[in-house]
Amino acid sequence: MCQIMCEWTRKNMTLRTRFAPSPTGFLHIGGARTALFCHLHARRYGGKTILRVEDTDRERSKQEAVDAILAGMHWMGLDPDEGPFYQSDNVEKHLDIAEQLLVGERAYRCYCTKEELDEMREKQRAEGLKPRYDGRCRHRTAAPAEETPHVIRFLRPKGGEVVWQDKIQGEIRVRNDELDDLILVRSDGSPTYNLAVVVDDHQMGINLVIRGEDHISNTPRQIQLFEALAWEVPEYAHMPLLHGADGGKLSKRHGAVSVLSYRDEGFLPSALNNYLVRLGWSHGDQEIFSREEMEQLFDVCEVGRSAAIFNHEKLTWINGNHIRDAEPKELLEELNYHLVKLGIEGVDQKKLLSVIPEFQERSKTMVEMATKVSFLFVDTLSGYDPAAAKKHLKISSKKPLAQLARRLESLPEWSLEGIEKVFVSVMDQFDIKMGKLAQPVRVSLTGTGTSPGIYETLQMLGREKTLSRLQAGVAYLEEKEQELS
RNA sequence: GUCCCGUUCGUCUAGAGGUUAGGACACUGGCCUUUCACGCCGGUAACAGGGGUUCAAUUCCCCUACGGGACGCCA
Repeated sequence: MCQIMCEWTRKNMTLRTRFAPSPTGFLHIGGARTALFCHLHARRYGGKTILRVEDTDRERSKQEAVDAILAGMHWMGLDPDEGPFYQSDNVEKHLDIAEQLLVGERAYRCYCTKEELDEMREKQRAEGLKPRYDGRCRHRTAAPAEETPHVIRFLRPKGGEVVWQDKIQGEIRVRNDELDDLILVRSDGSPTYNLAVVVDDHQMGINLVIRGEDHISNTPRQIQLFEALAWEVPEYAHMPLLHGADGGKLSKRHGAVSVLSYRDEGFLPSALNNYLVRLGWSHGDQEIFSREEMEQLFDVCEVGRSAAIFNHEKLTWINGNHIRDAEPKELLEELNYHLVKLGIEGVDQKKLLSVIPEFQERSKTMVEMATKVSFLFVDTLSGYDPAAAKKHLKISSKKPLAQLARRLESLPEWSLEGIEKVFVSVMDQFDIKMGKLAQPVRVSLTGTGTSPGIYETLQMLGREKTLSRLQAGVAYLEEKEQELS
């Protein structure tokens, strides 16, 4: 059934879908996933994405939040085709429509006070009913007094039910009598979300609404409104929510942080997108998707209905894959970002680019990569990793290290082959195995016990720095020797 | 409380009325090896429970439990 509907959408009209965040905070992982699904589905079917900022609640809406959302979307590569549009720019139209409904007797003025409503709901709750407006102002003929504050409520249809074929959830039906008369215009004269959404979706020609499951309960109300206005009802796809590691709601501890903090953790946007698309959607046994593959294969109709829990380890694994699969130049921007954060600036980009391949399969995050390449770009090491020094920098290594330095100094050509020959001759001379030579060298050059292959490490570092660091290593060992004697 | 939705390894998922219930992350045994990784081979681990329907159900239906969402002059 879903397949058929997608076909229908593709054949008969340009798909137009929107991402509609409310500007009350940054773009978090759940919002990013919604934006991603909108984007992917639109690309798959040649549609357009529209960004609309839902700022009808002026008090809560903040410009910084809009900026943060835009920045997050941009980093994720999810810039919209149209927008951003602001719901608040269309207030006049919203109020026009409310007026129209009033005239058509599909809406009415309600003079109930907050206290009155609270009391009503409390009573309903006590009786085990769903708290909802009982429609007591429906038949009021005149205002209690001139200029009495009031809201405008929608007069919901009586009897019958609202049914829609949700592209993710399947058929959902709700009896009209379960719903109450929702407020369209507040007592301060401003339109509410449900009114604004319907008017804007209609005006913008939105024909597919992709949003979180938390909006399911709004959908029948919105459909009622579309029908009251004799407007075509869009299609809906309600995505299951993302849960935190504890299985509950997303919290600050569990992923509800800005997507940009994932950047700071060293994740690639392509990897984050890849991870998010696999939450609720799959394509056979494939785990790693390029952006192009996602845009080609993703269909919101194939999304599952159950909520997923965010898993940092798997994200990390996927990130490692994307780092490995990337062209080195594609990693440059993020690598520089993290190097700067480590205080390493003005790095020779050509050099950096040439060195990246050695670190791709060794790095699961860009933070890791930046940390690992840093030894190449500092003048002198700030010190040795204590554990590595203790394990590998032993007095017995002093002479081989010194001898290696001497031989390297006179090496005619700084090539892998030449370096290897020198290593072999030193090993022969002292009758030691590779590990006994390579590890002390590695610690001397990088400050740590891990790095790319030792010959590659020397080649990348260059003769000058290699020699000075080997000499520093020898000096360190001499000092250690004296301390012991 | 009321309404809506969900439930396959710890996690993300595949799956079909009859399968040794598949893959991936994580964990773990081994191989490779100059370190760290990568890679390769292997292992542990799941159909929430109870009733039906059926020759046969984890798969279809019902109930229960558990989880989530909604119930605002928020979006």
